[in-house]
Amino acid sequence: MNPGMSAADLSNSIPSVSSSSSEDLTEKSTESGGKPPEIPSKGRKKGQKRIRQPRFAFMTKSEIDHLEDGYRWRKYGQKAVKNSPFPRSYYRCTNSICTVKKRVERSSEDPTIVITTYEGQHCHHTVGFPRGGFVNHEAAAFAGHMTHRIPPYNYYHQGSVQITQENPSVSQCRQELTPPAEAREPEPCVLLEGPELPTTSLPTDEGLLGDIVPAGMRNG
DNA sequence: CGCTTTTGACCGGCGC
DNA sequence: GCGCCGGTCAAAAGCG
Repeated sequence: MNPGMSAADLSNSIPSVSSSSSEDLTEKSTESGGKPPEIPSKGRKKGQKRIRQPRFAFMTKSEIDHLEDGYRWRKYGQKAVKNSPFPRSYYRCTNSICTVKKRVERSSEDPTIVITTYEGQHCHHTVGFPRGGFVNHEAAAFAGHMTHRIPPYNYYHQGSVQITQENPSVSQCRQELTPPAEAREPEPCVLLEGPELPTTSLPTDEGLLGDIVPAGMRNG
């Protein structure tokens, strides 16, 4: 990745959609990995084509890195990334049949902001309320969109935005993410990273949602 | 005892 | 062609 992932850039990237550069990383990640060549049949296939998984990222104002979203995640890696003093954590759904992955990193500018990137779609139900019972409802909502139709109760009118945070004052999140002295526009807290997303204009809720959730799934 | 987390090493892709 | 970087795996350790 490059100097395009910093929080400062993040703010800029949010309104529009993430570029394809970061997307490539995800793609390759689906198969690449450090494993002895002597054990090719461990799950990674060299010749296998990288499958483009729908991805979306959203920011959460929270002190907790790993927000509950109704699913159980197992951490499988952690890496220090450039342009950020905070390490990035990699999680995978504990459900063996589910290939959803999640990346969690803190904003280098606002340590209180956690950037969560989901990749893939859940193919199973949530597990309920694991660990203490606190569930990040917005995250759960997003996660829920993956498999079920749930009321978009927390969506912004821009249709592309969803903000997640523990505090009820959602608008605050926007302010937090808005550069103090920069061109301030209504900036969504959600990044959608898909194979082909419109870059010239903000996608509609249909467009964005469509990238996240199959039409058949979300249609009520 | 089983599951989760931690940590280091390795691989592949991309940029220069 | 080389180096950098991100992403993943696997073994070991820790915890419930």
